[in-house]
Amino acid sequence: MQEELRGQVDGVGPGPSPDSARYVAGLDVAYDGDELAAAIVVLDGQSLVEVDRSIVLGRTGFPYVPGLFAFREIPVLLEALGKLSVTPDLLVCDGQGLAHPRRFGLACHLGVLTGLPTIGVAKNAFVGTFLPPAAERGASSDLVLDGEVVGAVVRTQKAVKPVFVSVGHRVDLATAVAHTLHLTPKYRLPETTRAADHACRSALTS
DNA sequence: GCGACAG
DNA sequence: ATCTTGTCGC
Repeated sequence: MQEELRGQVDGVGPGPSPDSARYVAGLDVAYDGDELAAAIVVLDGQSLVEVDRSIVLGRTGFPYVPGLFAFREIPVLLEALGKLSVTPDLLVCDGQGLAHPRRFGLACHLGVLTGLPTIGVAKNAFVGTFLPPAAERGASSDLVLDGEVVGAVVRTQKAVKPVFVSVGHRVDLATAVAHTLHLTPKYRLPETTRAADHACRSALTS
């Protein structure tokens, strides 16, 4: 399925610029055994103030298998997307986009299924090789797989572990990196990801 | 064959 | 992803 759908990915974009994106959404899922809670939090692209959110409780329907991660989270994320009252201009996914063994990680998959612009911002590398970016915030290096640049290793805070940014759908890599830096004025991870993480975690506890 | 492996 | 213990810093 991934090898078939990847042909529909638009990795050129260029996609909305950080200053033109009205609504930017963060998506995340928390687990407790086979119970799960998905959250999508939409922030105003300029003020980064929350404007909408959607929470869905459910049960795991697919195990975590490296390379097939999307099949675990996509069903519940699509359900949560359907409950939003606004349409995001960009989805910031917690995981990889093109930086995937078959070039079709969660961000690409969600982008193709929804038609919305998406990027992947992961906490860890999954595939590819890279040199550590300089210690300054904003520094970055190429993430290379089979001689091809599949993502960027981006330092979002000085001397802090970098994040792994890759194209999802309808956004180019440079724009994806620009969004990542725009969304990390203070912390390592995007405010969108942080907001969604907190939201699904508290929803699971409740 | 062995190790590594987004979340 | 989740869990646990300790440490650092605002």
